[in-house]
Amino acid sequence: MNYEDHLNPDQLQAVMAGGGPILVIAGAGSGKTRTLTYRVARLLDDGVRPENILLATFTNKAAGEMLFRVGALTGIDIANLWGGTFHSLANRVLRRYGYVLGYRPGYTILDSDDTEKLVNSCISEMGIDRKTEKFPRGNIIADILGYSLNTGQDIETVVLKRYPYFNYCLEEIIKILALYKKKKLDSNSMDFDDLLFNWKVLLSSYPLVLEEYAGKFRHILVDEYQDTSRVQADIIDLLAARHRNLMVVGDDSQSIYSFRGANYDNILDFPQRYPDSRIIKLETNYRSTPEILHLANRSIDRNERQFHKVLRAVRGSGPRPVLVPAGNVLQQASFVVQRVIDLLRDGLPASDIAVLYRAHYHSMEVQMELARRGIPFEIRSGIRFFEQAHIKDLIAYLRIIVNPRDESAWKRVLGLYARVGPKTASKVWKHLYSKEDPIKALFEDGFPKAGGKGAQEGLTKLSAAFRDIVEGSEGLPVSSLIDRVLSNYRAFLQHKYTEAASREEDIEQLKGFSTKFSSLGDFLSDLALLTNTAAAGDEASETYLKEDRVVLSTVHQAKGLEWPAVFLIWCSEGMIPLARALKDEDGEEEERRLFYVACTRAKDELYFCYPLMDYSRRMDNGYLSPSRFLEELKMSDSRGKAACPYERWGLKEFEI
DNA sequence: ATACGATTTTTTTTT
DNA sequence: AAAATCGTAT
Repeated sequence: MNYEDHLNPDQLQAVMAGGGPILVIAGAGSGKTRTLTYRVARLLDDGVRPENILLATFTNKAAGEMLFRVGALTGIDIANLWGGTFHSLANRVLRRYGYVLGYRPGYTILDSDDTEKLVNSCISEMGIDRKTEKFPRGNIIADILGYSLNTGQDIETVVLKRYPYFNYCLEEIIKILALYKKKKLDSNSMDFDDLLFNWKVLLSSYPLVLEEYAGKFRHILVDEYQDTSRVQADIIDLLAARHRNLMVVGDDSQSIYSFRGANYDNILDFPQRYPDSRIIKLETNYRSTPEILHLANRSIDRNERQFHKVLRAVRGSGPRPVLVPAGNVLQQASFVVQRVIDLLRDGLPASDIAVLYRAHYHSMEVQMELARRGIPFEIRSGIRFFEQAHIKDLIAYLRIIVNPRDESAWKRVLGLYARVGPKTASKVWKHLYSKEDPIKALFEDGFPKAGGKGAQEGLTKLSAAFRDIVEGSEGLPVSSLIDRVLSNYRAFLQHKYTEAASREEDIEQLKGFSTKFSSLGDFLSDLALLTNTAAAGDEASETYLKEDRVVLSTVHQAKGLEWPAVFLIWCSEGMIPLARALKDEDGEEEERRLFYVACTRAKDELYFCYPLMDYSRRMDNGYLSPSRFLEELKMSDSRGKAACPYERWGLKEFEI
């Protein structure tokens, strides 16, 4: 292959560079994915075997797409190349060596919802009543633990720094976390953070495991390095110690995940940690017009801590970005949708347009307006397909089959039956847990008496349901198991939900998705790690992504994507930057990076909107001011006076 | 005492 | 949309 024809000189340098540690600082739209893809292809071309390469990416989808292209470029079978998120890679290692740490092979992966519920049950088991006592919710406590694990700080420090108002109950929090840890081990389950942490433990405390993997991976490539946590960086350092062929790619200006422990210093300090490293900068932007790039450069220039870089535009001039103040939230939505209609009329496909926002619930009004005007759209935020209650209910039955001691799955299933609430579920779980085989215990004569009197009927039904599902189920494909569960779950579904039919369709979709898995365990762990609406729809129905829809997404989920026209809504002070996020130490700079990520998604047209009034939250008097990130652009920067990089549109009919 | 249904309040970002 | 709250039913 002739690499020169497909790459610019900087990209070529990164692709052709030999071994050793390399840091690639890749600005937005500079062809980062392309560079990584070609480098993997180049390595394979040069005879590196697929099984000796590790590619860590931010989403499994990104890995899949990159590897698909590598396969197409080289014609080499890349099935043995390890690619995916840190979490899925960890899962791959732990399915094999988890037993070393005391896990059995069918361990469950707890998602954030399971985690929160399990912590909540720890809280109530400790006899703490959250109604009478002001006490953090389960998700907060889980956050504290996750942050602690990911950053290597102890619980005390995390509470003091991030949740000082809960410092008074630090002791209880620590006790709860100890109980939570025990529960996880007893129920053979790991949460997202355990996956990472346990991988690291395997590598750092078990020399034979380290030797195997550090020996295996001759070339390691890490994408989105700016968003890796301390633990993730440690894992990479351990794996790369042997061959030292490590390429990390990232853009410090786009680090937006500090809330989940991403460590900005990983990328800033890389040259110090690897003194022999080379730094390659990709500063040519192929995506956006000079007008959009100029605005983005001006904005990010206000951040102190960063690698200095200036994105050069190669594209021709386009319209200036536009600021549109609207009277209120509804007017903001109707402006956006009206403008979308104009663009569609001009011939732009709907899939070339995105509406971005800081938080899921910001999309409500735009959603309603798009629906009202009959414009097809796709929401990439909010509850994901696999996180919907009915999907999780169904999966809980399957989880029990794979891991009969899965406490959160049992409690979820128990709660589906009449007159079984949290208390009864807890009581019955204790009964089941004491048995050798919890599923068999369901069929014992006395089982329905494990709860109170009221719950007997429900528990009898549960027992019958499981008999129906499990009997002669050995060797059945996953889809048949789903059928069996569904026929027992259907009555509940129809009783509880008015839109039972559409929920049952979701389950049919899940069944379709399940056919590509040969084992129930693989199916379940993929579900836990691949919780993305688009991915689910994509996998389940071929037509999903091909359809022409306007995309609604959080800025976080828009990372790495691009659209000809981008609307950023709710650009008001308090929303971007989000007031709560400013309380963090580097809050403002991270919020500015988020703003930067949003701006650099746009290729041709960029619109900022904000409502002047918001009745719903009457903070102050209901008036909102434009985001500081917009206001500061009007002012002259460090290099002196400059014209405002955006224009302002007044909406006549919206003036107040 | 517990479960459940109706009503009100709140909502950061994700593997 | 989900969680918290409150009153009623079991």
